[in-house]
Amino acid sequence: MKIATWNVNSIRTRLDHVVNWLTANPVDVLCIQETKVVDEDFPRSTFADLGYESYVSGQKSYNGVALLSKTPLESVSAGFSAVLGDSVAEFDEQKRVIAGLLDGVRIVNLYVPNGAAVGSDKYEYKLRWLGVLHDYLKTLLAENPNLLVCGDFNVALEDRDIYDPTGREQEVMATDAERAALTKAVLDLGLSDIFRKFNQEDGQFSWWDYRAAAFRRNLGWRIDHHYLSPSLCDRALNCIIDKEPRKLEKPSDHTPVVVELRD
DNA sequence: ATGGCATCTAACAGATGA
Repeated sequence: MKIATWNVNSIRTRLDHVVNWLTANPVDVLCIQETKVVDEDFPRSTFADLGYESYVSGQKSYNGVALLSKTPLESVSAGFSAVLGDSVAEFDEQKRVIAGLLDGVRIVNLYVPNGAAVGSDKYEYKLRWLGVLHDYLKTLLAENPNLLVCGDFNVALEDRDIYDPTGREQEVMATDAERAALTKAVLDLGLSDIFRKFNQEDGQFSWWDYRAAAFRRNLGWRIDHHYLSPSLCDRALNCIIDKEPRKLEKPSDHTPVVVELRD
């Protein structure tokens, strides 16, 4: 089973890239972030022609997540409140969470808030959002030990995940508070950043700023991850960052990350 | 570089992203 995560930065603008990539890389499930489109305008028929069923949770202009699956998914749910109840409904106003079940594997697709600037209201919201994520994943894990959590986390866990960690404590995505919140939400539940099972090198990134020729100079960050529960870690065969789509004309600023599980 | 680049809505600029 192959599962990919990709922040496409608008599914409508990136439709040709995604179609071409899926044709060349027919993964079982593609987890998409930043679709930036309401559900009724998601290009379902285009993906249906490729043999993929679409499951979407979108909104106008911002955010939005989707699952594309060759095999119909079971138990698809959007948002935190589907699992945790109405007490967390305020965190579902922005569409950032969708999950489904495939062959006994619970797949969670996340678009973690960016956080804008350290100390801003959006930064505080990001930290609170990660707190809710902890409760959400803990509940899911209690229901099913086969848990895969992927997406755009907007946090670089370690200095080697940033091209230049100088001054990182002042930069959103790299502060100790964000790292601690993500660690508590995900790693402390026993999930592992599976990319690091296979690759210990620095300079391995999944996002590059559009500005300053960052991609050409490999000035990037590794902020798109797959976190696997222990039972799935044992089944992981590889985890690859595919930089090819980032080389195209008018690319997303993120590129796909693919994990393969033994069946 | 309080910038740089890209996306969206819906203006002919502003908000957001990371």
